[in-house]
Amino acid sequence: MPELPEVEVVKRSLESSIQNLFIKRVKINEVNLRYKISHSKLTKLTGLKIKKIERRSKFLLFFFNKPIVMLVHLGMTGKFFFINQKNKKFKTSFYYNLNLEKDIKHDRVIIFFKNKQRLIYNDVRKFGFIKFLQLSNYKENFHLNNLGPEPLGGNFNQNYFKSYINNRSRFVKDILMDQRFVAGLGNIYANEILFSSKIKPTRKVKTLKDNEIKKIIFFTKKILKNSIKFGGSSIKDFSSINGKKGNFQQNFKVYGRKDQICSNSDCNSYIIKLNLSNRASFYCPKCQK
DNA sequence: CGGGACTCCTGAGGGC
DNA sequence: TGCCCTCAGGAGTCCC
Repeated sequence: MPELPEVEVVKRSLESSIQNLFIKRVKINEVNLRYKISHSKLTKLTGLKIKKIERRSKFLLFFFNKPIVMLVHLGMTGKFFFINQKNKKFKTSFYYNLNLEKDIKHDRVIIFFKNKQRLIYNDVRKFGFIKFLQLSNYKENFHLNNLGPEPLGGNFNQNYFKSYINNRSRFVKDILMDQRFVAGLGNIYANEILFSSKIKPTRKVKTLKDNEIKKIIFFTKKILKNSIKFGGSSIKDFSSINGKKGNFQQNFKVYGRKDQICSNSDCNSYIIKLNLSNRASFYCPKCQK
């Protein structure tokens, strides 16, 4: 579900809510996520203080006052809920107030803090995961050590892009979604970036002209930043840790718009949907070359 | 190296 | 009400 902007929104709200809190107890309702949760490692969080939260690509990293790192990936439906209430029944009313009562059964892990607040990891499809790494070498973990540059960073630039695609014949959309090339884009934003750049998802990267690469880089940064500003995209069930939905989906220009008229005012074509590498791809046959 | 098919899992929505 | 099918913000593996 969540791509870079959504994970960034979660990271920022976690920072302002659970940073510096002490963990009192951890409850595991389901160990079988994408990878089996280590019960012993998770319960060792008891007594620790959360010192820092970082985002890398679509991963969240939690740092503590001990040399361990908790690595979390939200998969398609992973969510955190922060419950800022000491009343025992508040969890139920929190879900009910947000019309999420049917989601209660997908609470997989609950972290209770000493101040009686709690953080819930909720994940319908269980494609997310929670892993524990050593602080001294966590960057060498295979999830992290093959990642490309952050799309919003300076390393994602014209020179990098050109040298990477060097004569490769892959589809441009596939490469944008390849975390080894650039880390954090997913299906929605890859579609949106290519629409704004006026490039067809099926263009082979080696045919991209300099000015087209420039446009892709420009719109990648612009669209991601804009989405973060809007609180991310909530097409089905993404929400931040207070249950608040994002609003960037209102700004989608192609994603999910099959058979609808192109959003460029001077175009009267209809948006086409096709399957590329098993993922839905949307584009305007007239505007995107 | 690359493409394509398939996998994990659960729920929503459409057609009949 | 139910059944069956397809689809979903991800990403890993296996086979050719």
